Amino acid sequence: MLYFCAVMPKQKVDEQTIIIEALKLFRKKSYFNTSMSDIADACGLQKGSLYHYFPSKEDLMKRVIKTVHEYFKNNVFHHAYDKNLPPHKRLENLFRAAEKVFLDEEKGNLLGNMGVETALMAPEFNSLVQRFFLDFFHAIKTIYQDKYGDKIANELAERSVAEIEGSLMFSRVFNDHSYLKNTTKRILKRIEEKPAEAAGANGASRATKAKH
Amino acid sequence: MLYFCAVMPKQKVDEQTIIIEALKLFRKKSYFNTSMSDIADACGLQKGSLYHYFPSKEDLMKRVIKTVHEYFKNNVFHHAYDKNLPPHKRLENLFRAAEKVFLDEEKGNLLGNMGVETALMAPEFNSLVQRFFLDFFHAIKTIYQDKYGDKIANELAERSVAEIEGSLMFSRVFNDHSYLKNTTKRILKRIEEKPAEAAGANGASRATKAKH
DNA sequence: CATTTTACCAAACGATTGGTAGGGAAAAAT
DNA sequence: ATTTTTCCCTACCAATCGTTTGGTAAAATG
Repeated sequence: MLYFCAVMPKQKVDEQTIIIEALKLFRKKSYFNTSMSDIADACGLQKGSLYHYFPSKEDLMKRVIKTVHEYFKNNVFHHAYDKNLPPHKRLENLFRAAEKVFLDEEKGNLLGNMGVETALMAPEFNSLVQRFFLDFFHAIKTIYQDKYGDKIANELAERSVAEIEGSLMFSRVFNDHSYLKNTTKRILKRIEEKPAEAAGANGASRATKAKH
Repeated sequence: MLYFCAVMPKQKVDEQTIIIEALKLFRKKSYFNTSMSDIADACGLQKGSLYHYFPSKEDLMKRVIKTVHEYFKNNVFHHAYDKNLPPHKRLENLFRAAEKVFLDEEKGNLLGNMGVETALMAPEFNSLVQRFFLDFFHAIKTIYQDKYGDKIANELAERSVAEIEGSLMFSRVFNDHSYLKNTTKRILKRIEEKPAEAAGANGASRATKAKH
């Protein structure tokens, strides 16, 4: 990167910029296939300079995950807790926001990928990934609880999030957004149409509880 | 590895053994985080010796994917085409076989992981992953077609596979098999209970077609 | 028997990895 | 005006990566 002005700016990038650039790369190429050089290049820095902001690659990744989690809390999950709106409207708003993030090339579905990629192989990230999905569950469950009992709401939440994550994978694999979009549309229809009846409450349901 | 007999056997391992050992490692640690040394160690070989069997790591991975795909065809998907049994029985058999493979530490859900991990970052594997899921879709769709029309069968198939893959991810992330087991149980109940009515056929449904 | 092929090992290849050290220049603080 | 801190560079480290090499003992071939 060249600067033609007489004085170089002191600070070329800030912490947030590095996190965002790292996020983009981690999403696109996965954690293990992204090098610190790659991230530095994307920021217009030298690799060594990254260590001024982050003590290690692992630490950077944790910051990235937390940033995404926080983003989802503030821009997606929060729709679930807007008590002024009816359940189906809250779900619709949440899905609309989720789609925007999930199908966005920039932000993308880092956590979904991480969930699979790092579940067993990189236990240092596992608890962060768990926390994200527990928040996801809780948000959807809260919406369903307005219409159904606690148990059914819990089941429906797990099921809905599973459907979303699965179809999101297909959207990626087949490079076709309609998988996710059809899924959210279907889930929305479910809550709009069915007033009382819900998923067959199979006896073996257990509460979604953190184990970590 | 030590041999106490007087003569060392000529061949320590065969191609299939290497593929299985590689599969176990790829599943456990992902493709990029598994080195040729790791695989060689698991086989009791030197890493250079692997190149006697496979021209490259990428090629080995492709063989692994094809092996898993073939295994699913012969041991899981084939239940869908057993025309002597009623639909719900075929689905039950298929799920039972799938659970055994998915939740088995040895074989595991390589393709599900690969689907996410390599969708964009490792395009060399993408078409293989696509083919696997198209076969998965087709198997489930064939079962539903016995009860529902083509369009609804297609929708239900995509939805079921998405639910399975999503809950499978949760089973991994939370180290809890019940996510997947509850999902298969729920899907089975769906086909047993509902004779005619099915998913709300939202107009925007498109056929599952290969794009690659 | 001689010869070739198979199945492996030990060692090394260049490239790349995450990470460190030291220095310099600009900005901020004193 | 001087010192300190912030920010980023170049250069380097040991380790590891996927891959290639030269070679060898055993088996297969003729």
